[in-house]
Amino acid sequence: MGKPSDLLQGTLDLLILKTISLEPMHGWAIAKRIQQVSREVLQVQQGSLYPALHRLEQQGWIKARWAESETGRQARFYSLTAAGRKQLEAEAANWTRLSAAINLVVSEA
Amino acid sequence: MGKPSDLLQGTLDLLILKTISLEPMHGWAIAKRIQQVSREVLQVQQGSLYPALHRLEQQGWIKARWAESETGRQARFYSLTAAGRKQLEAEAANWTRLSAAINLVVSEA
DNA sequence: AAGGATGTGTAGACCGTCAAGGTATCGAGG
DNA sequence: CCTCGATACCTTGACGGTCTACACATCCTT
Repeated sequence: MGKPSDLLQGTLDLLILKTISLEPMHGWAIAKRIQQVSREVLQVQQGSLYPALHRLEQQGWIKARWAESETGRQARFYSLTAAGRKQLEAEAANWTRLSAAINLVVSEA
Repeated sequence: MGKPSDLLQGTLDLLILKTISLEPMHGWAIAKRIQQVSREVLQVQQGSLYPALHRLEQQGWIKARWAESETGRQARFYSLTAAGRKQLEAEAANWTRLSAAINLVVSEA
């Protein structure tokens, strides 16, 4: 996994699904958006992003289409499928469950 | 990474360091303790636990000694070193920072 | 005698992430 | 015109933490 300096392993799918659930977006914008919303804490590398997008697409959770970006270029816009919306719910719930569990241990007196 | 079904990748070190910071413990007990405190949510597999313990020991964050367990058997008791205490602080802070950042994204309206 | 709990450990595979690179277009500045 | 930075897509190779599945040993209970 390299060093998980920028990300918690296993949370990237959740972050992507959540981000495009608000609005369909192309890859570059997804990375920028996550970085911005997390106040520069989360950095999504391209070598993580694109494989993740292809993985998610292959599993039927997101779908892509070519369209023109805000700057007038061709870009691949990703949006959630119905299955993707369910997956997002499941992953969000799992995140809540696991992070709460970790907090129990970390804040143990 | 296998399937991160039981754990969030990269948090095991933190969980171990925190657990033995309260009281020196042998491996088996560490796993049981994390499982119990997290209310059965976090399951630490032996194939994850022992490599992690050896890794932490090798980096000088924990040290081990043989002693008798509660059940009268020989077991390796691990305790934090001074460097380990600093590492625990750093990892706890990092966890707080990252999980807060993820929550920002996940709870984005 | 057998099985379960305790306790330590390894082997091999999996797979997400990272660093680093490549390709191409566009606008702005020199 | 040329270059440089930003935008936008993508791949390759390695890393390394976690998992499943074992192996081994002792003790207690049935």
